[in-house]
Amino acid sequence: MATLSDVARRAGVSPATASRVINGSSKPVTDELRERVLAAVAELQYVPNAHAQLLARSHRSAVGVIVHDVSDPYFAEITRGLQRVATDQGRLLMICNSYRDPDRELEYVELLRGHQVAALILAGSGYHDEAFTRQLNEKLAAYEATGGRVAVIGRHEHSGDAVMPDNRAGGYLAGRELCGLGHRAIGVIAGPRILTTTTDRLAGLRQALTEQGRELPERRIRYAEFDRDGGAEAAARLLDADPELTAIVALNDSMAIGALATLRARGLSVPQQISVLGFDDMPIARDVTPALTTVRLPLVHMGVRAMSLVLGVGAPTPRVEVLPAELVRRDTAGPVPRATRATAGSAPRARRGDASS
Amino acid sequence: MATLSDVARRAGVSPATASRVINGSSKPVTDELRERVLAAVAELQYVPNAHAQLLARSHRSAVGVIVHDVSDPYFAEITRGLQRVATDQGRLLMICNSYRDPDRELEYVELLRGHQVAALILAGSGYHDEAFTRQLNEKLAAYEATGGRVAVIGRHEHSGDAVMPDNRAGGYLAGRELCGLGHRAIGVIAGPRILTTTTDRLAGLRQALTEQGRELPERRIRYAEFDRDGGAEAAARLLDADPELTAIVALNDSMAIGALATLRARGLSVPQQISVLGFDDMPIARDVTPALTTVRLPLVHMGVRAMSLVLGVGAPTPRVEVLPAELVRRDTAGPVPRATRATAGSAPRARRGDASS
DNA sequence: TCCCTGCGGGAAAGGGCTTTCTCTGCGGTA
DNA sequence: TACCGCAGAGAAAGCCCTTTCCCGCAGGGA
Repeated sequence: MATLSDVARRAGVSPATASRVINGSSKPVTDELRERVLAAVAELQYVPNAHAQLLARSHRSAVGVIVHDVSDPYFAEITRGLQRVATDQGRLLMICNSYRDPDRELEYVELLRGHQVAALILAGSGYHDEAFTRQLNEKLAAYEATGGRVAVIGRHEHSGDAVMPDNRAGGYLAGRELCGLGHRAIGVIAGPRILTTTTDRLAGLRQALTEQGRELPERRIRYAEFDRDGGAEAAARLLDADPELTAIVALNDSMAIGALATLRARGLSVPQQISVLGFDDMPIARDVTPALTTVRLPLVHMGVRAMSLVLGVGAPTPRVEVLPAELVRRDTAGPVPRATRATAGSAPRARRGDASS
Repeated sequence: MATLSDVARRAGVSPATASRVINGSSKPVTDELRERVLAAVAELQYVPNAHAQLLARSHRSAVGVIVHDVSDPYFAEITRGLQRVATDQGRLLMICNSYRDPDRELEYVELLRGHQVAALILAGSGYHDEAFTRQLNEKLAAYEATGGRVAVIGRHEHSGDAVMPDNRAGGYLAGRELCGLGHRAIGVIAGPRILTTTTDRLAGLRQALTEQGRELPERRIRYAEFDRDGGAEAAARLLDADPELTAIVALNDSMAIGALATLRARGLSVPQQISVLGFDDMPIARDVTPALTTVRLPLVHMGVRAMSLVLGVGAPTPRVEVLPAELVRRDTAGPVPRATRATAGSAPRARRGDASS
């Protein structure tokens, strides 16, 4: 690999001058020398060694991002928001997937710290795990002590800047909607127990049901992986245990789509026989059939806000921005069947707004 | 930030010794000193400066990856394959999104070269653009000249190692399937004209039709962005221009899903009134309703192979691996309607299996 | 007793770049 | 004519590590 001094030698100038030309330094260089340097760069196909550069100008610019999995639409959307702001500011993003492994998360904090990132953003649910949380906070504190900025998205266990989707309110919205439609036998497909997001959404849901004098017994909750297959399987277990269910809430859209697949396989029509609610409103939610009724989270905006916090001027007190959830009514949630399946047997029921007209 | 010499000073040893302890060097260090160093590391929360390390051991290990967009399922799957192999070998991946911007692609090659990656993988269609192709090849050649390894996925304009999904054969498969089902009026939703992938898939499709004595006039092709909205819009334009269509081939699944949305909005039933074929078989294809008939590409495997090529021993001659496409029959492609809409004039026609039966 | 060997440790030389500091030579002012 | 100031270039000091090379010392064999 050609180095700067190769270029300098070829151009017949000092490395200092070559560097100034290449980096467009403010220090003036005569056109003559500039030309020569540029020519040498082109001839040698010179590309500066990024590590040497980063080392020399101990000037942190990149931003580290730790997400559960970028290819999960939830994080893809958040990342889009992060990127947008970062690009505007000419920042490079280093994105790491923890795949929901706390240890890997810890490792990545170190890795990114080692890479001298100017800021660190952790996106995705926290864990109900005291020891881990303490360790993480220690690492983050150490990082912040050296001038690093930290923001988290959707996890409350950290003391610094945070962007919080209102998971609890979202759960509440879902619950209220189903109650309003008359549902009583509601099953829940929850994410992993250890995630705080699961707990929060569940808490909101439960609150809504309780307020309406209904309840959410543990036997109507299934905990599964936060993905399509987890949802499909959990729906099956839920239905096996409790065929009376008239509605299922999935705590994210991927799981809801899995549930839809299970229902279709079992010949249950949605929403005539059973209603389904998702959570997150990922882009695909509108394209499944029937289109998914879900709780929307402003995912892109969450990313935008987090990156803005972290790149903006540091506030004396940590800022917490809570972003609202919103119910998006589409076609998977309908009124509870007049006669529940238990009474009516297996006869198909009319579609909502169909049979009557 | 604490540095290695801070650690050394605190432990009362030389930086050399500290380095040896921290990196588990083969050179022996007494337990006593080792302990002291480790203690100092813990107390100072020391993390080595990655740039300094990378600079000092001029040992390239990371691998650079340029894709169009990781959050696009097509690339997400490929990336999964890349990651799998890379992780097994303890390699770090640097992934960059070009968002189908050739200039950005060029920039990223430089960037990654500057970051001293051991290898470079370019995934995603090439461009019909002589000037760009030449520039890219020059840059890649320069990189290879300094010992870098290069592999491309799905683009043929590079001379080195390549993994090629058989786009043409896939297009052929799609065409043959539709011919077999009796379709004649076939519309195509193609990706951007400038992409070689578009051309290849289209060529295969056209070949199949031609062999069956049918044809694919330009007026039945719409070029659009390779995403859901592009597909939705192109389907609308296609239908407006040619209401006789009995089948639509979308050149990727995202566009097919968009087309499905348009058809649903227009009250056309799939596959009774019109058939739809996708391409790629991304995971969501089985979850839309009706489930998408599509051409499967071994996306994960493509990633696995590319990374293996690039990390394996260099072959004297560039290796090109062609990976087969495969038709996946699901529910969006059916036989051509008995009476095509053409014969029946423009009066609204009954849905198949509806009014007539 | 002397020399050689090998072990454990430190000194120092890079690795490739940025940037401050220093130097030279020129034009302009008194 | 003498001096000052400044523009433009280079020398050199880092940035933070790794790794080679070297040194001192203890133990073992002759």
